[in-house]
Amino acid sequence: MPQKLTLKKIAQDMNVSISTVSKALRDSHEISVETREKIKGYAKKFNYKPNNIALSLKNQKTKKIGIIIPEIVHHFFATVISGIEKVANEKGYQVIICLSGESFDKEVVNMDMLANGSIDGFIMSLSKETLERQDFHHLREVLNQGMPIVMFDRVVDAMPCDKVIIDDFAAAQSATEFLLRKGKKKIGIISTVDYVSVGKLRTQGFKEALNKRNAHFDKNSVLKIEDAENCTTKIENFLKKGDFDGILAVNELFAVTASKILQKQNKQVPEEVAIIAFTDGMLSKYASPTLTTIGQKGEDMGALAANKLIERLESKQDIDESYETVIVKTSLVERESTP
Amino acid sequence: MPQKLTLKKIAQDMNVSISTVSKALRDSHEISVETREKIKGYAKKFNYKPNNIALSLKNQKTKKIGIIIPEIVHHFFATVISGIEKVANEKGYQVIICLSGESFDKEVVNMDMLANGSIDGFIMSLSKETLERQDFHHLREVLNQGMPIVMFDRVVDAMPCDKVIIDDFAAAQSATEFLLRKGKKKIGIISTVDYVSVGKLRTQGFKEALNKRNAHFDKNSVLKIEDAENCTTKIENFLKKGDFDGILAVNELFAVTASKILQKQNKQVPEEVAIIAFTDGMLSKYASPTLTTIGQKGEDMGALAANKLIERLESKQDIDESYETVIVKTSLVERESTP
DNA sequence: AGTTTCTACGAAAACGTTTTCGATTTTTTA
DNA sequence: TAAAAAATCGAAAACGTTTTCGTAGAAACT
Repeated sequence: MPQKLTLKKIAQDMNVSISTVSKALRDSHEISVETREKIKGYAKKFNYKPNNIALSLKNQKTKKIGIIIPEIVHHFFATVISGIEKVANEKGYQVIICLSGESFDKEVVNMDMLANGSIDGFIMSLSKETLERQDFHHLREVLNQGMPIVMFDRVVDAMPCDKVIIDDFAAAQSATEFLLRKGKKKIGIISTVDYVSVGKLRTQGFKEALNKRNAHFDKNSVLKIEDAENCTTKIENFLKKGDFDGILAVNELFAVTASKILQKQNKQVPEEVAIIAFTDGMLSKYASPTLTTIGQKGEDMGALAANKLIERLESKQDIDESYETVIVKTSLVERESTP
Repeated sequence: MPQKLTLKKIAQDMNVSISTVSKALRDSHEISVETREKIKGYAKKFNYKPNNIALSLKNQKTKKIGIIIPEIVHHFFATVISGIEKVANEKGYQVIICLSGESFDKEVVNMDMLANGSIDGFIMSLSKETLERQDFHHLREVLNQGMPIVMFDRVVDAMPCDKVIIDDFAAAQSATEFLLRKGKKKIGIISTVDYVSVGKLRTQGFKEALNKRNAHFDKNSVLKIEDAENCTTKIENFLKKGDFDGILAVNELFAVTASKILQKQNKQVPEEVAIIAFTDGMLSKYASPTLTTIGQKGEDMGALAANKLIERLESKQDIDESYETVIVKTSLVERESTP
């Protein structure tokens, strides 16, 4: 019922002009101390707060960051958002989140909506479908408008923008080497289809480690899973055929599924088969046995991405066209699933 | 480099007035078919999209929903957001997410920021600190401004707004009864401190079930945990002293922690001790043994909340002051942790 | 006393829309 | 052919700010 207070209403109530009110509230010396105090008192009393939309229109900046990710019910992405939100909030920004649901079309639509004035810049991780199609026109359009983008995790190298990633190749390689050092001879990897860049890179790192050590490797050492929903039987067959003593999984879910299957087959984890998973989330911490993981530092990635974006937003326009790719160090969190 | 296209620029380029351009693009009959087509062609060619901020200011509505929750790295909240986002998106709304981090001050600040024009309405779950203080002035302020709020999960009954909750009392009661029917005699509950309303209600439901059956109950049957971080030793002591054959936990984390401790003590789950947890998330699905849970239907709650809010936003102002509390049915998901 | 400098405020433009109203021209009708 | 009606467009207000500029009166100079 009490209408939102505006400068205009204050001006009417106090018999001054709108400009006077505005200046008084911003402590301009153009206004006498007397009227300044009077107006500020009135504003405080009735809890005046400037309208954000009007400010956005005036200033041509919204102080909002658009986030587009495939899913939110996913520990890694949730941690990234948490990291973004934290630094964004500290610097006076708010985050608008849109989910692509791994769909190209939704990604495009959401981006279009946000790009029309709602936000100052993007932080995003691409949908699987986008990666599959290799269609990035929506990114290019936004960038051409002069709106900055920071990509993380699922990035595309060719884009002229900042990126925050982990070194998937190196992480997979060193995790594999870790297993080899522990005496494992026949290691398998449970990965995703190749168009998901992280899946591909992790598989390559895995191969590299094996090659360096002249360890056993053939195409049967690699399982590529399309949809995570019904991965159980695929993993089961893979494990049965392979008879591995070490498993590297590109996410927690594959790892814990494998672990359960192995235990059902009466194989001891980690004595007979060791397991390492990418992503250090809830599952790994509470599975039985607990899983050794490669921590992706989602919070850090989010924080870095937000800092990068805000830095670019607040620098005097894009004089500096040199884009940066930050590589976040992973860390091996040793738990029970490795000896 | 190519400045964002506006009505004004189109008008200049085509030597007509701004109003003509606006009308032409909206297919007004006031404009001749000829000029209409010409302008629309031009707009399409250079990919004109109206500026959202300007529209928001003009229409006095932003088509954005503000979400304030304690945490996002939390499966339940993530599912709720997912549910909200889905229906919001369908109806042309976007979501702005702010995290309180269980802090009263952050909740207040974030709400203030969003309430000043950035959004049309709120969907929120209160922080622990807010519940502890019982200070709801920020909610009242927003409601007094005529901005609708829909609360979920952690709600406060007295607030004049719509709410979406699960019947925590009934759910805890029926889960307890389930355990009793399975022949369990001495059941304990691992809950949270009382100011978290859901913890309190669930404990009450638990007591009610025991009372009805004249089952064993004393104050040692209840463990109230303040912070989830170091709950392990507390749970360990609780289990040791209690010697239970059934456990009801108010969240997955407590349940899986209890399960692990029990197994370390060589107690068979579910044969010797059965376990039921609130929240049907990842942990329960992949723990060993898998956990029987009370599904909170986070997605449903989010979808219902969003529908309620949008409905109220789009009704001709708040003629209808009768607020509704939707109770979402829980479902018992039986898994291995109960016989 | 006349000129200049301050002081304190208001008018108006700008941000990008939509919409109401008025104005001009063309077409229709009597 | 004059009047009425329709067609087509532009001006301007409005949303709520901030900021530049102008201006009136008072104070301070010469």
